[in-house]
Formats: sequence, C-alpha cells, structure tokens
Amino acid sequence: MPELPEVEVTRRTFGARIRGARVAAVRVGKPLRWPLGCSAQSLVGQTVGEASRRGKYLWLPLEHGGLLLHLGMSGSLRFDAHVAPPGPHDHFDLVTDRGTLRLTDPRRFGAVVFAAAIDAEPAARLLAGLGLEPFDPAFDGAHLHAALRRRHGAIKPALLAGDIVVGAGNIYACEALFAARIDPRARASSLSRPRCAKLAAAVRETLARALAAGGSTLRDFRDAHGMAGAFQHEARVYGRAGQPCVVCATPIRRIVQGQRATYFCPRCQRR
DNA sequence: AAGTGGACCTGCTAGC
DNA sequence: TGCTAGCAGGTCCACT
Repeated sequence: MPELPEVEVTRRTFGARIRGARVAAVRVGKPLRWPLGCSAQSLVGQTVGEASRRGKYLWLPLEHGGLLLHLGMSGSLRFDAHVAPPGPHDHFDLVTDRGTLRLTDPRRFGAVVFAAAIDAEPAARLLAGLGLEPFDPAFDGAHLHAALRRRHGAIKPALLAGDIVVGAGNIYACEALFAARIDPRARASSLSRPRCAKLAAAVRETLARALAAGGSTLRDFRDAHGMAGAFQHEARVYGRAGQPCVVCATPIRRIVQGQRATYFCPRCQRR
C-alpha cells in the first residue's frame, strides 16, 4: 500500500511528537516479515529520537540503536495517547510515556527491525540498494538517462525497482508515466535525454502532489492520526481500466508487467 | 549484471 | 447464500 507519500505523511504525523518520549513497554504480536532482532525488554527505558525516512523505510532512533520500520503492502502506523486493546492485526506496540506507536498490518509484509545504527546490520543491508530520493536535486534527467542506459527491460518495472529512484510504487509509477506521456512498455534504454528529464520531473511532481493530498487511501491507509489520504481521487490512470482517458477519452488499458498491474492510456503514452 | 518468477499473508470482491 | 478464483499499495531472494 504505502508508497513514499504515505510513508512520509505517516512520518510527519508522528515523527516530531514521539521525539523525546521514553519507552515504557514493547508488545510484539504475530511475526512480521523479519524478527525484531532484539529483546523487547532491551528497548524499555530508552528515549526516542525523531523519525526519519529513507525510501519507504522509516528509521526511529533510540539512545542505543534504533528501529527500522516498513509498512509493506497493508501496514499503517498510529501514534495515540490512548490505544484500544490490540486487535488481530496489531502486531507491534511501542508504548511510551507520551503515547503508543502501533503498527497495524493485516498482510504482515511489513517489518520492525532493530539495528545498532542505521548503517549497521540488518538496516544497512536493507537500505544499501536504494536509489536516489526523488526530491534530491541529483535526481534529474541526466541521472535518470545515465541509469536507464543499461536497462534493457521496460521503463515501468525499472521505475518500480527502486535502485534508480526510490518512492514510486505501483500507483505513482503509473501516474508519473502518464504525466510524462511515456508508454510503460517502452524500453528503458531507448528513452531520450529530454524524455528522461520529463519523467524525472513527473516522478517528483506526482509524489509531491500525492504528499500534499495526504497520500492515497485505496483500502486501509491511514496517517498516524488515523486520517485517510485523498490522492486516489486524483489518479488519472491507476485503477481506471476501461474508463475514458481524462485527456483524450480513449479507454484506459490494464496490462501486467512483472506480475503487477499497469494502467496507461494507449493513445497519450508513446514508446 | 539485469531480468524473471516465486515467496511471504490476509481480506475483499466478482462471478458462478 | 455460499464457495472459489483472482486481485491488492512491496520487495527480498534464487535462479537464468
């Protein structure tokens, strides 16, 4: 579920509030993607720092080490002064003197992993292969063009892979390609430098607009205050198979690439 | 090295 | 009404 905008919206709605809180207890529910990697007791008494984000990961620093969090496909975090007893999908509670940070994740593809530092294992390994942040000034047409030159496959899976630029998942990759008028099946290495510049700008602008809208809530995404996002109403191709393109009225097509659905306008988007 | 496919897990919906 | 197949915002890993 959560792509960069959703993760960043989550961070913004709890990151500063949890800073300075002291861990009072830790509750672990059903197994997530990876084990926590430390004893729950070892976290108790530590003061929490301000949450930061790298790609779709969040890093929550503690006095000694920190927690790397990922929301997977269906995860969301809430930070509340008072929480209900854990439900069947509440798999991690960080109870502090200011409130409880709770991970709810029905599919359990998410993760909460302890690391001694953000550049220590296992955090270092998980973050090692990540590409540029989309809002990093270094992510521009020249960078994208150079990175895509080696890619023989289609552009859409290359965007999703996250080793060139992070943050665009299935929704925003489709939306950015539509904005840049590029066919998702186009061979990545075939894109001209100007089209790469257009695509880099489209990725940035799509993510920025989603961020401003509070992310997308297709089913279950909520920010740390429990608020839904609104960007799903602004999607121009994602989930709109068969509906008319907002630009040319041609029916939006749905295809499958790398076992993921891709939505695009066969007329507006060119190879 | 880059591309592909399977794996992880649960809930919801469309269709019969 | 009830069952089943298919689908879902991610990404790691093994294999070619």
